[in-house]
Amino acid sequence: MPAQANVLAFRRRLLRWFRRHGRPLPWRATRDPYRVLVAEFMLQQTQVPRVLQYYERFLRQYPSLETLARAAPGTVREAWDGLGYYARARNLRRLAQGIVKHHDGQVPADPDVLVRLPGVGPYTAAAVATFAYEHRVIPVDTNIARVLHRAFGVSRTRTRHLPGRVARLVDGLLPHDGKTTWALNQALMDLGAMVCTARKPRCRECPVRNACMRKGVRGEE
DNA sequence: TTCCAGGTTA
DNA sequence: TAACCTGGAA
Repeated sequence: MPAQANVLAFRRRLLRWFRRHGRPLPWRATRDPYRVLVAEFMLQQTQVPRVLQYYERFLRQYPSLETLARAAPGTVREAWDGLGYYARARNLRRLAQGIVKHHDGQVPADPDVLVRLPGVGPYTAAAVATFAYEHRVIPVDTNIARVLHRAFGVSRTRTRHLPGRVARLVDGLLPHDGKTTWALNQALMDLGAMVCTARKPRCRECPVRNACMRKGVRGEE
């Protein structure tokens, strides 16, 4: 287990880097749970540049949970055309209907409730909880799993309930204030997408290389 | 031209 | 654990 001082240095450096280099994505300018939800659905299996071509247009067509819930399945599928994985479009519409019907039109904030909605797995549940509601949870997608694995040597597990070792690390890593937690999670995403990439990680330009377990590992610069 | 990445579901 | 899709890397 890494020393807590190391974990805190990692956090501080990552947040500082994020303030300067974080991507100004449209779904980061809002806390509207519906808009966050749409973004997270589109971002499942799909890279940011392509989602950018669809996100605003989709929201113009379906500006609210209610409009989406009332839409015909065919038109939603059309709005999704080109994004692939069309089950996501079907699930998103069903999810909107479910929330209107069973949750008083309010997107739940609790990951354990979110995960029961169609198309919402452990990742999306945590993403909505933290990116819309600033909850102190970590949305472990493959990027974040890879970053934590490389930096701290924890397993790459992607289950809803993290194994104890990972849970303790994450607890030490997450700030106690919601806004900073939000920023740290976004920062971890950007680090995984821009620096700590699956292939050819850019270790030389990594803001947390000094706090990383793998500094100097062969094949990673 | 083949290979890889990427959440959720069945 | 395979299937779902597509763009981009190798």
